[in-house]
Amino acid sequence: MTEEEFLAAYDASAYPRPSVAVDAVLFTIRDDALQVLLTRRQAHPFAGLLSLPGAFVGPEETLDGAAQRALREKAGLQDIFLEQLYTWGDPGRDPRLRVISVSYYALVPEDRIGPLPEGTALYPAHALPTPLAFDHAGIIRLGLERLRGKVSYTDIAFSLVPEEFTLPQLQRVHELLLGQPLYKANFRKKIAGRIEETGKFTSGGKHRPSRIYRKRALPAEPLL
Amino acid sequence: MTEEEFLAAYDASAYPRPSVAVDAVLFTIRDDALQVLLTRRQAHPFAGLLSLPGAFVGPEETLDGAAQRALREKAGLQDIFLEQLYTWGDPGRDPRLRVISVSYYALVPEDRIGPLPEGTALYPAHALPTPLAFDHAGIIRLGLERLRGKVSYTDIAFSLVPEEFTLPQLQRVHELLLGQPLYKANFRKKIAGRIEETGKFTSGGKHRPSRIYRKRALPAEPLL
DNA sequence: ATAGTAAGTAGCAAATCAAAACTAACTGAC
DNA sequence: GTCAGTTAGTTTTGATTTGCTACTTACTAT
Repeated sequence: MTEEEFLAAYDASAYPRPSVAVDAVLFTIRDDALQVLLTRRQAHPFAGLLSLPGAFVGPEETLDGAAQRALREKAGLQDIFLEQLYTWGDPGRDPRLRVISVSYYALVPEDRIGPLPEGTALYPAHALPTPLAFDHAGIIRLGLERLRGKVSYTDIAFSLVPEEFTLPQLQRVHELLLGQPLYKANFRKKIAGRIEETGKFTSGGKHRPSRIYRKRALPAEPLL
Repeated sequence: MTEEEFLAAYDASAYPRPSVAVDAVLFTIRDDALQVLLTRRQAHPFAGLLSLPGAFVGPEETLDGAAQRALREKAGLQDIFLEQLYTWGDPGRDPRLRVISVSYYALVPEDRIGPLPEGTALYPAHALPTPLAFDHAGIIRLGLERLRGKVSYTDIAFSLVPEEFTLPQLQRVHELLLGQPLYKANFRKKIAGRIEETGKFTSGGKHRPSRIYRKRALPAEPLL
C-alpha cells in the first residue's frame, strides 16, 4: 500500500483520528520544596482526582503555543520557561477516546505565581497525592528525572529563582533538584561565571547578610 | 468552557483532527562514518526528495509500536534500540493536512542491516543531500545533537557496534558521535568496567591483533 | 633480521572535585 | 560592650579525573 492509498483509507475509515493534547508539568520552589501545579478534575473520567493542566491543540496552533495557552488559562502565567518532555500515546490512556498527549515541563519562580483558580494548587513533587488522573504520575516522574539530569549542565535552575537572588538560595534550588547536598565552596566556583553582582545585600536576618546576584546576560567565552 | 463542552465542540467542528505519524532516524556506522537511512519519496508532496522512514499510527497501536513497524517495513529491522526524540506539530509542516509527527532515533550495528528496498539507502549524516522532505533535516539535526549529548554518559555507543567488538572500533564510534578524537588510554580506563573479554582476537591485519570484547551484562556496582 | 603498523600500557602534569576548616558579618542576650 | 548563635563567604588540602606523551607489544611484509 502506498502512502497515498493509506491516507485515503485512513480518511475514509470509521475509527476517529486521535485527538492531540498537551499537558504541562509546572514546577516551582515553595516552602523549601519542589512543587507541582495540579488541578482537581470536575468531570468524568477521573472526576475528583488531581491532574496536570492541559489543553487540546487547536487547528492552527503550534504545540508550544497550546502548552503556553494551557498555563495561561489554568495558572495565569505568561512568558515562562517551557520545554517539551515526552509524548504519550498508549491507546487507552484516556478511556473516552484516543488522546495523544505531548507533555511539557515548565519552570517558574514562586514570586511570579499569582492567585490560582479554585481547584488549582501546588503540591510537593516528592509527596504527591495518589492516585493521579490518567498517566499523569508517570509524566511528573519523567519531568523530575529530566530536571535532575539537566540541572548540572544547563541554566534551568535560574528559571526557578527570582531575577535577583542570593547564592544560598540558588544552591538550595540545585540541591532540591538533585536530591543531595552540595558543597558551598565548590558550588560557588562552578557558577561564578554565570552570575553577576547587583551590589545589593539581604537584610533583616539574624546573621551575616548575603550578596544579591542576577544571572549574567551573555557568557563572554562562547565568542570564539 | 469546560473540557467536556470543548470536546463536544471539537467533535462537531468542521476542521479535521490532525493525523499522528512517527518518523524514525535510523543511525548506523558504515565506511567509517555515521549514516542515516533515507527513502526517496515517490508521491506528492516533496516527490523525488529524500525523507525519513515513517508511518501513520494505527488505531490500536502504541507510538513505539508504530516506530518499530516503520523500521520493519522500510528497512527489515527488528528488535533494535529505539528512543523517542521530539514531537513536531507546526501547522503547515505537511502541506496536505495537519500531521503531528512523533520522531524517534534508532541505532543499529551495520552487520544487522540486510538488503534495503529500492529507493532506500544510507547517507552520511554529516553530508546529507539537501533539501530533504518536510522538516526532516531538522529532525535529523536534533537526533545528531541527542546522540552527541548522550554518548558520554550512556551506553548508546554499544548499540552501534556488533555484539563482539574491539576497543579501537568502539572508540571510533565514540569519536564519530562526538566529532572529536579521544585519547586511547583515557577511553579505555573509562569503559573498562562496562566490557568483558571474550578471549578472542582479531586476525588477518598487518599489525598486532586486538582483543575482542563484549558488553558486560550487568555492572556489579548498582547493587547498593 | 628489519621496517611498518596498529594495539595496548605506563606515567606525569594540569585541571577539576570532594571535603573540611576557617573567617566575616549580622542579631540578640547578658 | 562582649559573647553566643547563626548563616555567609573564603581558603586550603588531598583525591580523582583529564590531557597528553612516550613507550612496549605483536603481528605482516620485505
